[in-house]
Amino acid sequence: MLKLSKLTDYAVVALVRLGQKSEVTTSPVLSRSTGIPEPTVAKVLKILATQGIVTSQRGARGGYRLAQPLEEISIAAVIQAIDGPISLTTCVDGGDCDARSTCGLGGQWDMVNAAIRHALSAITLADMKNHTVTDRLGGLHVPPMPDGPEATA
Amino acid sequence: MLKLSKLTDYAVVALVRLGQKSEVTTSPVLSRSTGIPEPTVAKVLKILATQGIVTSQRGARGGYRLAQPLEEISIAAVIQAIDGPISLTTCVDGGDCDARSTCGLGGQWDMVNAAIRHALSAITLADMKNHTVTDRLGGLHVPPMPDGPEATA
DNA sequence: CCATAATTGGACCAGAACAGTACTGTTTCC
DNA sequence: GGAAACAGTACTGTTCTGGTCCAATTATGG
Ligand code: FES
Ligand code: FES
Repeated sequence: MLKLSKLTDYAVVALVRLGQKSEVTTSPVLSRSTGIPEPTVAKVLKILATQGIVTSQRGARGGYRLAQPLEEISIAAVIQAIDGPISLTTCVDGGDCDARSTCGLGGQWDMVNAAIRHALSAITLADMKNHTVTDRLGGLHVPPMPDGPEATA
Repeated sequence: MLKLSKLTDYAVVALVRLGQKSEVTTSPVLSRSTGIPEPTVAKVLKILATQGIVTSQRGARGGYRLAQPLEEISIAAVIQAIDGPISLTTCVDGGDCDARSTCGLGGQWDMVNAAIRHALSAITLADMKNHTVTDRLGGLHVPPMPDGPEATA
């Protein structure tokens, strides 16, 4: 369905909320603050910690803190941290594609990937918080849901 | 992993190849021509037929043909035909998100979705075939794989 | 210095979604 | 009437996500 995992969605919410706190914050506190179930937010923070998005402090009085300001964290970075690399197709480098030899599309998918990454890298968590996303996108206007070509067939 | 399904990948390959044929083409022929396993390409074509991307001719001497020229078919249309609607987040309209009330991000995700759809709608199958993708994207240049912020942390 | 409590870290398990396959039915040409 | 090809459905195996549980670590208090 070309949707990112719910974990990523939660990660963005948690990070934005975390950016509003000035001190280290624990998972339970963040859970209460965001409304995300505690085990889930804990897992998300854990992953984000391994990816360096947030820094962690173990033990009592521990918690998490943003490793960078909200303005420096792009949506793409969060997605990559949770969902892994942004590669729309499986046949970018590995080569586990059956049609490799006869496909003829070569590395054209890379361009598509780049387009996606570009769009995602241009949006930071600060934009999400401040609702200033439109500024970065240059006022693109696409129909809310361009339905498939069945309308024309 | 924010990747589209392998079926979609196959669909693009099959459609581009189909666009190079002038007459109706059968699944076995298309399978041989693309290197995609026959049952899989048959399934893909079937789905594409229901979505109106290709027209089908039943019976002997039957086969598939493009419903529109390659230039008119966008990557987004193919993705929507196979994978369903392009909605990155689950909390766009349905509202099955736990953090709905406290999330505070409102409809900011819609902007991200629009950005993705825009990027995908700007690329047609003809662009994939002719390697003219860069023309549409306005010369965006992003690093091949912008690794996460762990580099700076 | 030791015991305790709080919190993160990592591993584990269940469920759902997906890819792939197979089969049966319908339509068309020869 | 027979053969060829699409249409639709159903099934199965696999992968991945989402969620849960237990172990390692550190600060605190006595
Ligand atoms: S290599 Fe996989 S589709 Fe071209
Ligand atoms: S409503 Fe789902 S994260 Fe905001």
